[in-house]
Amino acid sequence: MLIHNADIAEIFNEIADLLEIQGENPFRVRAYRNAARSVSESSKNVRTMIAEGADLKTIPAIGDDLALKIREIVATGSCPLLASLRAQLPSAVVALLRVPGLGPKRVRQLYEQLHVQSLEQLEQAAAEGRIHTLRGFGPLTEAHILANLRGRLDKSHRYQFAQASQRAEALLVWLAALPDVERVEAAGSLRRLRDTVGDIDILVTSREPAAVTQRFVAYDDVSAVLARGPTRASVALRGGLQVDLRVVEPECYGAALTYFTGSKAHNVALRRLGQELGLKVNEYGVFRGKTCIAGETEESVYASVGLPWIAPELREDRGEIEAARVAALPTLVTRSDLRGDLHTHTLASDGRASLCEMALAARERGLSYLAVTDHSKRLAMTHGLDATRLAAQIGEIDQLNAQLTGITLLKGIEVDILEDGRLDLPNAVLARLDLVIGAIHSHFDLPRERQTERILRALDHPSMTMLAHPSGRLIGSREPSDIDMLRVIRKARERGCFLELNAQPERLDLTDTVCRMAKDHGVLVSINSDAHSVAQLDNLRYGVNQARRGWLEKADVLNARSLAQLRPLLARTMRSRVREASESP
DNA sequence: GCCGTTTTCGGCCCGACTGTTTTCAGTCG
Repeated sequence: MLIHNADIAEIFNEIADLLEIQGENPFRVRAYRNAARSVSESSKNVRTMIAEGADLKTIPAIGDDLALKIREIVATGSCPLLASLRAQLPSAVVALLRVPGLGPKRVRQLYEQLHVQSLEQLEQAAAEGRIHTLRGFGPLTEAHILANLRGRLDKSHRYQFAQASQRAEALLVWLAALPDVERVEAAGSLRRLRDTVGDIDILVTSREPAAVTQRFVAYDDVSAVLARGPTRASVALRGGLQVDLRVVEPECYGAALTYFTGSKAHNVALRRLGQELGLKVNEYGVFRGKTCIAGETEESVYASVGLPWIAPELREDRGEIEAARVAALPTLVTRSDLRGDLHTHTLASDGRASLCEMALAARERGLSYLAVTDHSKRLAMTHGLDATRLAAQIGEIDQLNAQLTGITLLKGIEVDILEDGRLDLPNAVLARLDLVIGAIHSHFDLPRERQTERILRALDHPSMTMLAHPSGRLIGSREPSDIDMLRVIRKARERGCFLELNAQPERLDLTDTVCRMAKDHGVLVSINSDAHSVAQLDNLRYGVNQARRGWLEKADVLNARSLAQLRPLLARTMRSRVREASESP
């Protein structure tokens, strides 16, 4: 079995869960969790590192012991520590940790005293009234457990950013209408613009916190009040989405916003930095002894630990603090940097607007070029184009370009990458286009090696310009395909191809960490709406969010180039195509 | 178990709320 970083992370996380349930030293537990996160976010594949003789301890949070364990796992496919932990405690119990209200201590009690080791057994025990007999549990806790199980609530469930964002907006308006509210803002992963959010965090400044929490729990969409104190409250909205509210005095705004924006790992790093300077950082401010020295603005909080303000999108403890320290933070790309959109559909396949309507809508949105990239024939259900219809569309676009001002249509195709890596249309017609986007729409579950080879072969096609939504994931409904993205990125670099960051809110594919990997390898990313209608051109903003999380700057983004700058980049790949086409007929 | 411009040992971020307790452990963010 070939071990990848994700496998290592999974093993370390399970070890952490099992150690925690066993009541192990919490710092040891955290060491495993930190290591899991670090390995899964690392752009370096541990198997490759070992093969190349690189030092695993260069990965943050990996020391002598864990480096050894990683080597062992890669060599043998298994981890003796995990095996021995599983022998003491069935690994199924870790599922109990996902139930709201259950942590390691209670899970251990449930297992040891009631022999509960699955969600089904937990529900049965709760229904039979056996849980409230345990010390530390009571009838309320038992009732909550049962309600959470029956409501299928799960601490780890995450929602698409766009959906959570819309619900947050409405709630912010509701809160802002209260006169006692001074400022109200979404924080947490929403403010960090993560592609998925687990819950909504809202920060309010007010002199009357009780009035704020009262209005909060009275919101029409609230289905349950989970907790409610004087400055903090949590509710579940209909459908299960949790919202946490925190109310602070205006003087604490910056400190509270920093704290509530997170991420947790970023906060921990920030507080540690404060500690080294003899400061205490919390949600009320930055303190030297009992004296508050900062906290009204985020800038003041960062300045107190010697840093410039860091954009929320970067706050993941992925090197942003080190970069801030040496004034090397990226200047992140913005929506207004985008000059065009390189992936859109029209009525010719499964789009809902005509060529002309799409062109005018793009112009209205400040874009100066738009690539028309309908599907190819293999996607029959989308009425994909064959060579003849594509040739006809090329003619239409030429005609339209002659009439339009302020916007230029580029001729393209979203061509299917077949199971064996060939493309769905002959090169004769592909070579006439301005760009060719290759995409996978079938066989998402090939083994990693075959899936990767399939993509590498497609990238080797003489007409290939760009790889669309590489992982194929649909947030909440389809898992990403198993692909060695490092090899894909290296091939793209070698071929002069580009990677798409698909901006549809359910795709957001590339992920943030892969964006950063592309940047590190000098592969330009194109932020594409994949619009199937005029309105979906606005998806670009979600793509920009994701790009910012991936540290992308204007220079890293293909479609932040003007048309004049873009054409030679596309033509450069074109020249190599022509040369190769003549070499190999 | 990691880590080090004080440290190779002794630290490891900080606080709110709940439910179950008679003063606080557990969970969560």
